[in-house]
Amino acid sequence: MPRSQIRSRRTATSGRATIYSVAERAGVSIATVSRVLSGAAVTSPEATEKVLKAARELAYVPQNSAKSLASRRYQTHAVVIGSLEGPYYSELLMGYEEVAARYDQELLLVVADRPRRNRTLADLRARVDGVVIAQMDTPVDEIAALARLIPVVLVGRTGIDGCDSVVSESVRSATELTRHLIDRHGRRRLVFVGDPAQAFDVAARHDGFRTALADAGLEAAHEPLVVPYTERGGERATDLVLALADRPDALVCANDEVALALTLGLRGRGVRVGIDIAVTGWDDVTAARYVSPGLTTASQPVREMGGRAAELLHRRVGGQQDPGGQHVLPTEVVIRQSCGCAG
Amino acid sequence: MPRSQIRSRRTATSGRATIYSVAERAGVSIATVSRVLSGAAVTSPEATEKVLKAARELAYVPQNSAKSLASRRYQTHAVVIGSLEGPYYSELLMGYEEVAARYDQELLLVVADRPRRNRTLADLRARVDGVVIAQMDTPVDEIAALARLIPVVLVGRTGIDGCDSVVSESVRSATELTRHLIDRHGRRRLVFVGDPAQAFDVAARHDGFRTALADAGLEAAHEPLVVPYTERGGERATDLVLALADRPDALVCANDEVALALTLGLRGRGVRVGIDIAVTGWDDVTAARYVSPGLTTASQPVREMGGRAAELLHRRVGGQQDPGGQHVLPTEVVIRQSCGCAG
DNA sequence: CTGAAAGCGCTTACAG
DNA sequence: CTGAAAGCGCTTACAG
Repeated sequence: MPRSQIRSRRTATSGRATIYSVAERAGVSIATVSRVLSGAAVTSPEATEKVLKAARELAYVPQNSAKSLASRRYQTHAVVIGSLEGPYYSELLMGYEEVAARYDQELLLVVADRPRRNRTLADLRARVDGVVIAQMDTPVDEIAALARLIPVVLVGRTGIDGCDSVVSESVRSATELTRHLIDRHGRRRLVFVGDPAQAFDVAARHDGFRTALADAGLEAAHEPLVVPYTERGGERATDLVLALADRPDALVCANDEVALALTLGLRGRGVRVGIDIAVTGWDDVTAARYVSPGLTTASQPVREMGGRAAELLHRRVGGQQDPGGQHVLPTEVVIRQSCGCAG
Repeated sequence: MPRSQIRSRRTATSGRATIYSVAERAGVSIATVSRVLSGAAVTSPEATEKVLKAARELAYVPQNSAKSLASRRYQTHAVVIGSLEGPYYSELLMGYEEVAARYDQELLLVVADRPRRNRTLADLRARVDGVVIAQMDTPVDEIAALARLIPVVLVGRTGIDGCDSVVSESVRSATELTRHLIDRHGRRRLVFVGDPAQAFDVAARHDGFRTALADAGLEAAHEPLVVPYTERGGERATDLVLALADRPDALVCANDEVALALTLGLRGRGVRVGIDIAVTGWDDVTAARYVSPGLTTASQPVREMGGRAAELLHRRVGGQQDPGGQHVLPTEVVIRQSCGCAG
């Protein structure tokens, strides 16, 4: 059976328009239809017009799977995140999406730590053109393996061969924040709240904390207080803090969630935050502006980080083969009242 | 040239394993490989083992595009959202993703109002198996058109032919909230803050507000105050409220953002929220717990709504052809102090 | 239970 | 600028 006949039979049965039905209606070959619609090559004005008209009349939409199979491109990036808790990942996704849309890239949202039926990160290579990993817990070797297969951009972490990465400056800002407590507010018994061993970024904040202490000839009043970053964790942290023999006069928290919960917990126990004890956070979540006292914290340019990641990934997918670079965006220390500053 | 020869040549040049290389290594046909790997048909233990071994050794991952093209299924749903501002969409996505993962469905995140190069909603039919629309502004006819092509589930809105929808109860809760202000706190000059004409859900909240007023034989002290749901909008709302000849004694806000900003604005002008004037919100965002006074508001089961949407869409994609139904999940009124209740 | 082969609907050298 | 045709890498009747 000649091909054309096969095709007409198919077209007749199939509900939707295909490139064949468009070609037939326009009186051109499917190659011309493809060229007109994808803009991949120059086509005559007449052909262009006929194809456009036929496509419109048939409400033709190219089948994505066929397109990808033939072109070997997915026009899609995966963004791997840890969770959507809190404003961090939302902001990141917004920044990412805005830029990706400019490049007509679709966004496949992958929530890590939720392994699908025998699926691994590496499987994404048969699904998307590139991957952004914005999750802290993904094992290095798993990422490295993926990066050998397709372009990978890291957000919020760094140090994996062949990957570009986008991070916000941490150590210096954490030093600045801590120094503010020491120099400006005369705090001497400082304690870090959070687990430096758990995540890259927390480790960096802790480093900055220690640097400021060292510069001032101080030592931490206690080892880092490790609690879950939840309200219950805040309760627990409150207990821990109040149970310390030599009560700290400043708590530098790994993020706003802990700082906020701690603020509530201390307030409930009659401890005046900003006066009896200084508290700082990290991230500048919405609630940081609404608590009393307002939370002193550090603000990462999360949305810009997302946009930058999209930019970098797009470039890599486009074929740029430069070795992975690290892009550091500036963090801003936001002084409110929980450090002791006046409202 | 015989097919097998063509194939071996390809396999030789191609970097990645294909179903052909796996078949060759396992000593079976590609059909058997497909059957073993997809689990679509029973295969002998021997064949199964050989295929699994070969696939493992070659680190074979089926090409998604080829799979979709041949099977006519994408194993992917699109979730169309308006923005990622605030916790609403994040929660929704989390709930959605959790359930979708159980069904091994991928999630394509589409931010509406960001039309890609000549792309419309209807184009999604050539990209995914089904669509969840969780955006208020998408025109009804555009959605209806899409729903004629592929399964569509609505979240937060309803009333489109052939679509299932998931909403949270609004009118009754809004009535309850308003009645609380009237009956419990003796408020008489109530004003709604927000634009009922802008969105379905806000309209429903306004309906509940009016019902409570009518039940009490009252009228709104003023028409709805329409301001942007931002902090600037809160400033503006503050001005509007204070400028009213007969100052309201209660403000029922369309959402927490406005209520929060308004609380800050009023406080800044020396008005005691909860005493001089009652303020309520809607959504129960994180900051609602942290402001002083704590914000009285209503909490939607957003995560559950997302999960339910995933469930419904999966069922529809699976072929269930029942007429679109409406699923209403319960909303909870959360009493804090901004209504006048004691902390 | 298995294989040969057609078909899914595009893109893209290749030749003209 | 255009067309014929091969190829992308799978799934799935069909026959055995």
